[in-house]
Amino acid sequence: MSKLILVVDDEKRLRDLVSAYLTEAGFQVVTACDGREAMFRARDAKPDLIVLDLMMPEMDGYQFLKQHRQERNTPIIVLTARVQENERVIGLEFGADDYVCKPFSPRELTARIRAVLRRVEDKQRTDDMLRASDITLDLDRRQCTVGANSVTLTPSEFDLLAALMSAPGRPFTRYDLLERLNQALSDTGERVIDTHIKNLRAKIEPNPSEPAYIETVYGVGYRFRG
Amino acid sequence: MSKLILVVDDEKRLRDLVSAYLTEAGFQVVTACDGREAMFRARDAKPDLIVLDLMMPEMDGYQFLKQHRQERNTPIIVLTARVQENERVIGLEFGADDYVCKPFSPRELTARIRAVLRRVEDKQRTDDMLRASDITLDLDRRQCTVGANSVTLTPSEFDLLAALMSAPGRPFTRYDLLERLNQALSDTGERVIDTHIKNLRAKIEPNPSEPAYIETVYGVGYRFRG
DNA sequence: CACACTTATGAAGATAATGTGAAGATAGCG
DNA sequence: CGCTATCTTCACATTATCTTCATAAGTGTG
Repeated sequence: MSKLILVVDDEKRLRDLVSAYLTEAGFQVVTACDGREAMFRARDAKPDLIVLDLMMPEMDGYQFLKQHRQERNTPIIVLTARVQENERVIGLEFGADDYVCKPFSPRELTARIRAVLRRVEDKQRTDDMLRASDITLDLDRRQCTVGANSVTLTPSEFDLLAALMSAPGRPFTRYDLLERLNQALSDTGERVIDTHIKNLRAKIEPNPSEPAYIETVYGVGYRFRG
Repeated sequence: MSKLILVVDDEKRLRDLVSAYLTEAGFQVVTACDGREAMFRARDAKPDLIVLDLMMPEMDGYQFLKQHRQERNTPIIVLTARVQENERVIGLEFGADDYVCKPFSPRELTARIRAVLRRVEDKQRTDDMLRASDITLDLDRRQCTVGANSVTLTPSEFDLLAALMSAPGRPFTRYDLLERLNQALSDTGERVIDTHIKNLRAKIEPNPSEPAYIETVYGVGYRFRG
């Protein structure tokens, strides 16, 4: 099964070169010349890996990275022009999986691609999923599925549900749950949780007034039915 | 509650990168450059998790692993240079909890760390249970089971029953029991207990008028039949 | 068996916890 | 900067639990 690579760079010469070489190496390739186009390509082609130049007009690499990560968890190899430690770190912190410095040899690039793909395959064995009843949480992609339907949760809602599902049957106090939301615990009242739970229930419960998944434990907090 | 990670690697560059990234991700970090130093750090800092490079001078990863395991059971993630199956297996056999192959992305590392920490926490949650006759109290989940049926108790009822079951056969005065309910002892009359006991009996006794579990000790209080 | 005292019980009022909708604040994005 | 989604706050409705109380029933003692 041949892998699909998305190459994002504003220089046509480079796109063609890389493209030719990767095709030769047995990959399928699609290209994009800026971040905007890349978003489209990534959405419909769903590549297995993305090679991304950080320096681009229109929408630069960082923006693309950040935005793309909200949708998918495609491994990304960053092309960084300067060999500065700085940029590498930044690239990696933005969520890249590896980087290659320009100028680079096509051989090196394919080697890295293969390495990253292998790693990712490994990882998928241990992919972070929470399942309980007929709810599935994909912790990496931050996606939630109830039965057959995919449900869109806000960040807080997702984190809450993840916390509850991490230990089905165990009740969490509102304070416990607050901590999960704000790593640096804010001074927000505990009742925020109530509201989030309400909204969560509205999204995942067939009948919110009689919760099947998220039970309230009077005087304690909430728990995921286990 | 932020977790403390010990990063052991001989390459300063890598230590700094990982360190920066983990800090960013909300962990606290201490580092060591070889096995010898790692032993010291592990002893006094008592990290929640250790990231360990297997290839090091002075005292290599295997030695450290082995020696450290004799003292503590800290979860360990191994950094392994080559992608050889060999080394993975060895690492795991030595007692590592997971491995990450170099070169790795910080994202992957933090994901693994979170996964391992979560696993370990789950394990540590060794639910303490109170059992007597055919009643079970799960103190963590605050669940009560009588025979095969799960019974829903109010906070007071649960705490009362937990108190009684903590010392089957021993009678508790109403005052004793009141203290269990209101840490800051309120001025509520001792008769409240009677009512709670009544409600409790209604929930757990097959025949409340002839209590099989909660006996009343005339002139003293109540006790759980032991 | 009468008496003083303790406990059981049911009902009702008081209190506290949670549900809910709407509106104000905030943050992220274009 | 304005827009939107999200987060937060708040007031009020609703419910669960707690507490009180009056009365009935039970217990031990002389």
